[in-house]
Amino acid sequence: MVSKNNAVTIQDVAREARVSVSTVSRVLNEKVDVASETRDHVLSVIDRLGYSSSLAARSMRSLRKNMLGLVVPDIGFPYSIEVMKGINRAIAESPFDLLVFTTGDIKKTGTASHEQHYVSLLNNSLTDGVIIVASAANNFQTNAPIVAVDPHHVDPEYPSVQGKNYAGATSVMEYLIGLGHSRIGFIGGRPEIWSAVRREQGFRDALNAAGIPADETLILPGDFTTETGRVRALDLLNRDDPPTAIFAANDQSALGVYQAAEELGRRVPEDLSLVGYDNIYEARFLGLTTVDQNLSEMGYAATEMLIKLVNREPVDVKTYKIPTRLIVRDSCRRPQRSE
Amino acid sequence: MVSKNNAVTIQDVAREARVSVSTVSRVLNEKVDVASETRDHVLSVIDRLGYSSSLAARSMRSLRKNMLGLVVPDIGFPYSIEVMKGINRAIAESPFDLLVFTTGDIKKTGTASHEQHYVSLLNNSLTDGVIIVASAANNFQTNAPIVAVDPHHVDPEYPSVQGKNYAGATSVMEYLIGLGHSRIGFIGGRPEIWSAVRREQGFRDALNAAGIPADETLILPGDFTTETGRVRALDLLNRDDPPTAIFAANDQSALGVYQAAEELGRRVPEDLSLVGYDNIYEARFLGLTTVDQNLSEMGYAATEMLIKLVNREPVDVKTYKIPTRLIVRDSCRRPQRSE
DNA sequence: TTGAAAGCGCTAACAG
DNA sequence: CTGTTAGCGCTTTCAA
Repeated sequence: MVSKNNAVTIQDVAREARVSVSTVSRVLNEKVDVASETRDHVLSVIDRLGYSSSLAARSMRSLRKNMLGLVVPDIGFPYSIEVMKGINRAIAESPFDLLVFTTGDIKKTGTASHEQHYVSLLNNSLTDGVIIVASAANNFQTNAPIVAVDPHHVDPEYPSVQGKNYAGATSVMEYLIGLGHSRIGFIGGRPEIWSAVRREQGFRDALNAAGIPADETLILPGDFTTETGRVRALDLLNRDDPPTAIFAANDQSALGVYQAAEELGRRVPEDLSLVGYDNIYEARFLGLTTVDQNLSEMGYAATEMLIKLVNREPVDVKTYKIPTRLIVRDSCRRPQRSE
Repeated sequence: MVSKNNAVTIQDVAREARVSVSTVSRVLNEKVDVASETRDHVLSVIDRLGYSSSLAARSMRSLRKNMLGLVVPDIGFPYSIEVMKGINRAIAESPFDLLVFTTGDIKKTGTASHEQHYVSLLNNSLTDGVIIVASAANNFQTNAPIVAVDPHHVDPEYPSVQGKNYAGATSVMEYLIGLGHSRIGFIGGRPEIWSAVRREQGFRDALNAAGIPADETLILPGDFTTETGRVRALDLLNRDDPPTAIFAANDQSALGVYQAAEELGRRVPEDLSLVGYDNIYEARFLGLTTVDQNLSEMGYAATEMLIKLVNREPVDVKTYKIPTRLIVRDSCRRPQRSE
């Protein structure tokens, strides 16, 4: 389909400058052993011809590429964006460039194999290492370093950066219980994802520690989406004895709870206290009390870690835990109804 | 730094499978002229060895790469995200993969040369064509097709997809004026960006058409950021005779106006009508009346256009205009104060 | 300080 | 149906 690629190559530059390709290559790579006049001349030819080297050819030949890869599920997802902000920052401070691969729709099937596909693609050629976000796979076949941000599994075989989900969840509960709530609803995340499991454990244990028996009918499964959050909240709020507070396993579903409350004419926080998890943009915007697990920081830390690995420097730990912080905003009150 | 790359190559597979590399290549590329037993055998070896082909080597050899490149300013920017959603959708419907390059911080200097750098990088090797978002450059030195989404300049030398900024702005103004507003503030965008210029023109002409003399003190320069929007709005709202409505040149700055109003204890829309431009997530969330220039659609259209160009199919126009639509939400009222 | 030559991993003729 | 051969554009020895 596509006609001959007529890009100007290193050969063209060499011919035009009346030097050999190796000399041009030396100039390009800023080697010291080139006479400065030769260099200036070559440079001027490069400029005149508008030459720029082929990434493919370069990557193929040289071991070090100064390029990091990033594989993210859905690039338009608020969660991904938060993580990428941190990665971007770390990249900006480093000599590396970043190449992003997106697997597209987050709900697409075959995520794990997709991931392996992209990891291989980047790893075997273009990049010195790759960061993979919210990975579903437990291990990767790869020859270059890889660091995962918030992987689905507990203890993956590759190095990773994770949040403290259990601690985050208990901090939420202590806050809610301290406010006087005892009927607290929980809308969970996807059960195959470890962070979701840990958040539910934190929820349960905190109730337990406070001597409040868990009401199983108040604990609903979810999937981290706004829509499911909305549906579950509708269930919870339509009861005769609705909870006075709801803890949603992430901000996306908390957003759904918010919508549901609005639909039913309930107000947050007057009629319902609400807490989310992740501190994504929308949560800040909405004034949602939420756990900041510092996704951006996780991205930053992962990038730093990967760069160390690429440089063959030692890294302290295989699993790096980022502390969690409860961000109190105006979405919670003392419960109004007496119980 | 990095030790020898010990990835398994097509050679290893060939040796192990006791066939030639070309046979392996044929299997990989699903050519028909391979005996099915040979194919199965090769496939099994590929699987066993965990082979995956090198993107770099492949791109270098073959003309058609089935890969599109995307160069975006700041990947974490809501604007970019909207555009990428559309691109993602188009990619999903196509046989192409997407490789994203981010130039990092949007405020970084040397944007135009950066852009050229990335365009060359992708163009000369990895991709069949590239999409560039919000390009500052007026032309690119490139040998593969390029399509721009919402370029800074009016009439760039490359094909592009643009919004109808003038029409968008006048529709806002007709709405506001129809509501009864006559003291309308305007917070502009970056003056070197054509869309910002057109929005201001639309603002002015609409006032004019309604027989309302433009009050220059109500027309403030901006830069499309929330912070500047906030500062300008503070100026406007602290006046003795504040405007009854503000039209911000984009949603980011409208968000700033919102913040400013909050700080001053003014409510939107009770005390101040507010309109933005772009229909990003936050605007929807906030219930902001805004112009939908359908950024996502622009991304989609650009991708379609690029694919046609890559396939050497004819495209209708060099500049493709996406119509604009005013989205009325609850951020506007009739003016309360009589004037 | 420079050039010649080898080869990275792959695809695409061309023979057989 | 399969193997041989010739590069793609580049970096990197090795010699000069």
